Amino acid sequence: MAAKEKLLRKDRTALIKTSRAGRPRSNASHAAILAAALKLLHAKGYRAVTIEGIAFEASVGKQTIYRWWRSKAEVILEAFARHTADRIAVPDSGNMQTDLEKFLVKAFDSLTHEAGEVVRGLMSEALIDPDFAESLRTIFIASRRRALRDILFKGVQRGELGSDVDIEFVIDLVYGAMWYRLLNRHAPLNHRFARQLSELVGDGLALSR
Amino acid sequence: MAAKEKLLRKDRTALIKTSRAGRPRSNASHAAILAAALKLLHAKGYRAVTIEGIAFEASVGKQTIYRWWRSKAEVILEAFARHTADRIAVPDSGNMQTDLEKFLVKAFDSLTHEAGEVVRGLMSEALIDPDFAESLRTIFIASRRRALRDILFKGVQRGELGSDVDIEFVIDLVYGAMWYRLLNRHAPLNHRFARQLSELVGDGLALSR
Amino acid sequence: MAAKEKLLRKDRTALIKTSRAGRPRSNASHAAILAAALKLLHAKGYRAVTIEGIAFEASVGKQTIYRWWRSKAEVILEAFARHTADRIAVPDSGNMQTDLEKFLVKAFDSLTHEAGEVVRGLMSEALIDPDFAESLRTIFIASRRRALRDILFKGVQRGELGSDVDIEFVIDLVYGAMWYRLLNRHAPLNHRFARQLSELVGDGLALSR
Amino acid sequence: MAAKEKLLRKDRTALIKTSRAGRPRSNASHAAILAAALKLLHAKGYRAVTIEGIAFEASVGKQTIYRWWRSKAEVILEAFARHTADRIAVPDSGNMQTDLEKFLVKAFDSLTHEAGEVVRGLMSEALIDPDFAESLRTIFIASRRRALRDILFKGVQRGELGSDVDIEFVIDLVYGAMWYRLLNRHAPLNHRFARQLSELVGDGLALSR
DNA sequence: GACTAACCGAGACGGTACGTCCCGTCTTAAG
DNA sequence: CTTAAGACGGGACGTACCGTCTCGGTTAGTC
Repeated sequence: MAAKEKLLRKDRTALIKTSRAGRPRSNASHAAILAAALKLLHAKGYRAVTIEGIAFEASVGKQTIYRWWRSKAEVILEAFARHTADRIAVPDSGNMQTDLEKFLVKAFDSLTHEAGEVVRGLMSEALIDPDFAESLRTIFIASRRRALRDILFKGVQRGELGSDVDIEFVIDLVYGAMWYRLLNRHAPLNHRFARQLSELVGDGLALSR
Repeated sequence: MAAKEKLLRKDRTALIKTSRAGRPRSNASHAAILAAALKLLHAKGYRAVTIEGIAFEASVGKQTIYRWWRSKAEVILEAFARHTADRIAVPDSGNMQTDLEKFLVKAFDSLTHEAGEVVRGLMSEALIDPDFAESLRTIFIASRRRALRDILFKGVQRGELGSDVDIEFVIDLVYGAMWYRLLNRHAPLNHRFARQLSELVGDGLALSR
Repeated sequence: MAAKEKLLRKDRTALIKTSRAGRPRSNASHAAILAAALKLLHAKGYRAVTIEGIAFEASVGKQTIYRWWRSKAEVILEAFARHTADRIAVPDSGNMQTDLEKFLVKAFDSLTHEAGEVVRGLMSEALIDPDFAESLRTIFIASRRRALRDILFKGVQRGELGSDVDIEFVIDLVYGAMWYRLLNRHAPLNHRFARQLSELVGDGLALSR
Repeated sequence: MAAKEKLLRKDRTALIKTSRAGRPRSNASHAAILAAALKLLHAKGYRAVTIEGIAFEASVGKQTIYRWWRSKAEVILEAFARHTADRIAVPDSGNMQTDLEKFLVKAFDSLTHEAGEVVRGLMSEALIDPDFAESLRTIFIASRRRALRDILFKGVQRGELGSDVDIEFVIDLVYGAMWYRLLNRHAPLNHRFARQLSELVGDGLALSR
């Protein structure tokens, strides 16, 4: 992680290890901020959410937000991540291609019907803010890659995928295609697309090299 | 295109067809604005460029910018597009895989060494501004897809790619992977990646379906 | 006047002499700001007036205030000065002591019943802000001294005051006593005090030296 | 004294008379706070001193300051008063005018070279805070008036000043003139001014009435 | 050759949100 | 019960830009 002149409180306390002095962080405020962020996100869309708006909605001082998060994107990311934490279930039917298709259908569905705008907003921020880009990579991107990696790895173990296949490359292919359509909106993230990607991985790459 | 209450001058004059009386658009100002945008882009990065900054740098009234462009992103897109217009050359060696690899290597190189930050900035804007998203799609994305489509289409004609292959899907795969790495920066856009993608298209998909 | 890195617009335009470019200053906004300042002053007292409050009350952007004034004190000073411009009438009965007493009674009355709190507020600001202190001296203090000087000077001409009397010192004495009671509030600014001061100047100093 | 809903600890303990159980007030903290206040006063000027700054500088909790003082002005007043407690010596040469001049020269000197800014700062606060105004009057103003009153009273006893002279009025005159110059800075508090005031009191008023 | 219309530079305008400072209060654990 | 520490809700600050507006002035084509 890059060195920061001005650490957030949570980073400072993490460093100092046992910082017990002073009034402890308010869980109520923490929760209220995340709830307010989600509410505003729903009500007005990513773009219209502001730190000031969140603070007002959560009946919280702006400083309390700035104490614990670096930007509105970080707040929204945490709110969104909590809200969807348990949703990245990895199916396990015994067949890689089936699992992959199921997994993608579910992801596409979520992105199409609810999460799409938020995810686009978060990515928008990451593209102009390197600090947040790292957060997004660590918290969001990495966990999705891990889920996909699980599916593919099981495929390798079962012999459905050649053991010489570059799994990270395959992940880039699949998620790349997904993000490309998510961001550009030139084509839908539908069932057909999920099937095409699953078949590519299941059939096309099975024989590769 | 979405209906707008307030058309830009270029749209209006395009509609009316024959330009009417009055002082004509200043080419000098037009050029100065694009030049200033590029200069600021280089000097301070996408995020720090503002309409006000461009106007000041170009010694131009803000209104003159708003008369001809909808946002700073549109200005930068035009400046950037002009600046790289002739760069999307499509190689034609007689072999699809070779052409594809060459094409990708060149694109990756440009994105890694110069254009990356600007392209990320433009995409950032497109993600929160539907109007600009359409501009980006029309002006930037579409032309790159066309170039790639040319290469693949020639491959089909030569029999290097099955005629039943879904070319648009292949384009999504290739550009998806590229953008995914460009945006997330979790892995480099290097020669190896170009080769992997070319081989996938050349070998792996040759037999598909 | 001390050199300033950041000149106010009025200072800049004064320097450049003929600055005609750009939208001219809005008289309506100017007047609305002063009116709002006075209104808030009345309604909530000096301390509770804020730039933000004035801007809101005047339906004006904060920047518009900062463009033309350095601080809320400057705004209030201008509003207050306009509001009381014609009030510093110099009586001319033909007798210095009578004139002086009348003049003081009127001033004391105003300070006791309306202006006192504002004047205390302005002085409070001047005491911690050298820039404003100069404004207050130039705009407020100087004009009151001039009025008193007029009265005393006429006294000298009529022979009611020795021509060797140090008029500036007498002004310091009279206004000093007045401010001292105004600021410390340890004794009232009443008719008796006005008479004591007038007698001092009329009798006591007539013979001095 | 005005009725307060929330008494300071020192007022409470004074009322209850016998201090109760629990950890006693820390003299070290008390001293550290006053020292820190003085240090910051010197280093950055009255305006830049804040409760938070004092607390940090003194390694003291903010609450500890609020427990014993009402505002930063009260802290600074106490620090300043202790620091200059023994300085208000009343000279006694046997001659009122000489004593007065000496007394004023010393006061002017102090105000010109060290205390001026602090005193202006304290007065600034008193002008917008009635509670502190009372403190300043009680602690600061009253003691200086007492000293001057001593000098004048001795003059009356010796016959140097008419017994019918309104001493409080004379005090207002002398201190008024001093404060007026101190606050407005339109003229210096120099030896000449001290002499003028002393002569006024010694000569001018001796004969008056 | 004047008229007229759209352009241009400059920059003021109302407004939104920013990120910071400091206020005075509160909530901990430690003494 | 005090203390150091520091989080809290809150108010205001002064700034950055937004997109719009209003000036004086410029530069064509049309009457």
